[in-house]
Amino acid sequence: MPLMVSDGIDRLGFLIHDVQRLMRKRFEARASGFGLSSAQWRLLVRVAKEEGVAQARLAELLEIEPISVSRLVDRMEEGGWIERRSDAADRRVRMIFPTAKASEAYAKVKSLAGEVYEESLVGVSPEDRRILIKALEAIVQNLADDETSSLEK
Amino acid sequence: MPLMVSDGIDRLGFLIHDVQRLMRKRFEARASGFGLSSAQWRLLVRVAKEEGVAQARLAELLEIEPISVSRLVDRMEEGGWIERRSDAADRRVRMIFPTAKASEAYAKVKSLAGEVYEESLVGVSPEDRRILIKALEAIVQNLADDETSSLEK
DNA sequence: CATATATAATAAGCGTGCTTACTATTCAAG
DNA sequence: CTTGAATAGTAAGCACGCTTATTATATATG
Repeated sequence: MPLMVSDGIDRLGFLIHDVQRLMRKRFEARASGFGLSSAQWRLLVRVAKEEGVAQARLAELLEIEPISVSRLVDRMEEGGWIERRSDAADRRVRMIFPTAKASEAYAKVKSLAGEVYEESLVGVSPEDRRILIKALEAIVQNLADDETSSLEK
Repeated sequence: MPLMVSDGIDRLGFLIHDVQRLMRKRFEARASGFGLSSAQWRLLVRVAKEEGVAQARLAELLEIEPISVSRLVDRMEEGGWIERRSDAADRRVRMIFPTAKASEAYAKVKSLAGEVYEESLVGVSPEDRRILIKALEAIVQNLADDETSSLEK
């Protein structure tokens, strides 16, 4: 049991924050020709896998609030990436479909993302990459498990 | 050489994004009693280490734009966390100092951050933690090295 | 059927990042 | 000293997340 955290754990939050910021920045610089932000790209990936998905379901999948999906979808519709269609069976629902433009760009943007990942991992061994991914998955698990767990309640 | 990325590398961006979001969320839930956001906490850490630092220097340290510092400092000043003082030697400069309130809260908030890190790393071995930190540092290095490096220029 | 509750989407307004453009001040060159 | 470039900070307006509140539609209950 370490009394003192002399490793880098005390900087974990800062590191994660920096990595996220830098990766997003580089992805967006690379994908700027397409005019897709990283948030829009995340949404598009979901829509491509499940065409016609409802906004509420997208909010669940992306783990963001429905209103955030609403406004993201607004801008993506303006940008010509997706299309809202009404659901005849439930008129509350807007089904989201990728446009032809989105389908065409999909593979190219995906490979851009892959490039950014590779560039970021230069010098990290395959074994360490495996451990990195495993550790990140564990963190997501730990923090998602009981989001409501608090000291007070 | 893998033709197919069957490990999790292709999800690296999504994972990092999720981890950052969940850690920020949990930190802010925990620190909500103090009324400090994670961005404000990051700034406060720098100011505590270097009292009287200029806003332009904070922008460098935090790697955000000067205007972002300006508005963050606005809200932190309103919240009573920091104080702007003019530099007699250079009247363009605003020197930033922590208030007594900030100095009092510092240790407590720092330990809150530590708690969040520990909770997020439950089940990750010391060796894997070390590799995680090392890998994240490598990523920051790789992406920061040549931010201007592009395929076109 | 009528009413109450739940759900899908949106509106309004805020925090934190950005880009672009501006003011005030300092410093360097002539 | 005067002119011009550089630097510190801010303003305005946008993207994307949030909370809280509202509207429209579905569903469950009396």
